[in-house]
Amino acid sequence: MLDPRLIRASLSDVVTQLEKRGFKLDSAGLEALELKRKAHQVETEALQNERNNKSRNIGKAKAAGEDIQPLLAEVAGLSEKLDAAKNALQQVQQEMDEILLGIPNLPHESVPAGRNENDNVEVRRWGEPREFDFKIRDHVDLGAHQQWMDFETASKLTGSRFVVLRKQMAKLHRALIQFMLDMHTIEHGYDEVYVPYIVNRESLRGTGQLPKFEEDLFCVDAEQGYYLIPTAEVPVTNLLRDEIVDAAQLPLKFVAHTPCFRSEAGSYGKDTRGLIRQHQFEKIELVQLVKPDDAWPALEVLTAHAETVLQKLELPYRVMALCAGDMGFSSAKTYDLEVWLPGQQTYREISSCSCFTDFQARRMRARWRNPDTGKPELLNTLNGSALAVGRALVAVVENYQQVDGSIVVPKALQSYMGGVELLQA
RNA sequence: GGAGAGCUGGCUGAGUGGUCGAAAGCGGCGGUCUUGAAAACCGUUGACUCGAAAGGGUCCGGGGGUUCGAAUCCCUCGCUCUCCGCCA
Repeated sequence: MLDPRLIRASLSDVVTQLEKRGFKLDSAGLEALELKRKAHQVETEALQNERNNKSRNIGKAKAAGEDIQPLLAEVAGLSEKLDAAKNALQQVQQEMDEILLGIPNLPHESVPAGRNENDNVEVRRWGEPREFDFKIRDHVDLGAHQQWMDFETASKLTGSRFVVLRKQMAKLHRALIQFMLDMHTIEHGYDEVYVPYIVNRESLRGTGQLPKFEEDLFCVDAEQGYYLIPTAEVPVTNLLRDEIVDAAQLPLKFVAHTPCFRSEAGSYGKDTRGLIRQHQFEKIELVQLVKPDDAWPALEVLTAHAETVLQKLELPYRVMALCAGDMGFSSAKTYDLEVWLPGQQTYREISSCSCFTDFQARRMRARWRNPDTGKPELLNTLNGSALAVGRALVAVVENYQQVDGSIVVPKALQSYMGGVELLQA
């Protein structure tokens, strides 16, 4: 959520910045609503003040043993007026909230202009795509061996966009998880957390998935408002919802391994082959909660932490700065890491690292006590995948394939594979 | 699943219809004393929101109700704890 005071104070500026990401804000409607809100609020509070005073006087008169009948007559009809004013105010406020919760974050000034992924800007590149002297196979073909990746059985168990991993492939998948968790906890100083995979609506509103993107989620209990998490970002960031932390505790750095569940509504026919776009996948997520002044440097560092995983796995990648039109709803700036996939002869997204400024923190009321002012102030939140495990598995399998279909285990993973150096075809 | 007890400020905890945003203690902050520190003593210390300010309003788990007036009474939902049952 944007700061309502910022919207009030510099509406035209906000409108311009939102246009950069292709969002049209109805400023006239908002201004009109704001005037209504103000009028109703002033009226309501004046009536409340009157009621409070008169009721207090009744109490005093009663205590003094005076006749309170005349005073009671005075307040007659007041409560109806107050109720009416309250209702009017509530209605306007609800309308207002609906609009405010639907406004995306303002893009940072360094975010490139543009409307879609074609306008994203490459920031840097690491590693050289390997030259193959044989016909390259993609991960689906390579995974067919010994049913390493078994999509048919998964579709029997559930439906499309699921997979069963078997034998060494299942173990390689697990090795990737352990490797990434160890790296971030031991080398990058993140605190490992284990969190619920089902969250309530408040949490989803906090990070920005609700109310606008409900169709992307799997609801497991509509009555309770329980949803499967689409990313660990939701439970982990919401750890600080409604909290005020000491400055000395900052920055907070969390890493979590969780499955992620996405309905992929609206992506019918897209990436239907293989492991790229599944309803269920594993992800290692980095989350940071920092002082506002530290947010932008933190985004660079967090992105570098994600990059380290690819470097240790010796997988070629590039870093893309997303253009304003391609960024997620809550993000002020996003870097995507794209890994080279020989099977597709292209770079594909494997990580997304974002700074949300105070956008999520305001929705969550996640705050810190600023020693300079002594007052609670909003935190800034960041997160990034480091990495998406399924896609990392795809990248390893395709980049490390041999002519006979066997897969070399990257050096960094060998100790996690019990010393195995090759998945034998 | 059954029975019971709770939910109050950063924490512990008092408060059963009126000047209660709320005692007290702890913690925090400032000061006195001290070479410095500790102890002791004194003072201070909730959040949100409207307003240029003066000053208002809201918040005692969430929502609703009764009342001129609710932390306090009623309903409902959520959560926590204890005991019993079941269980990875």
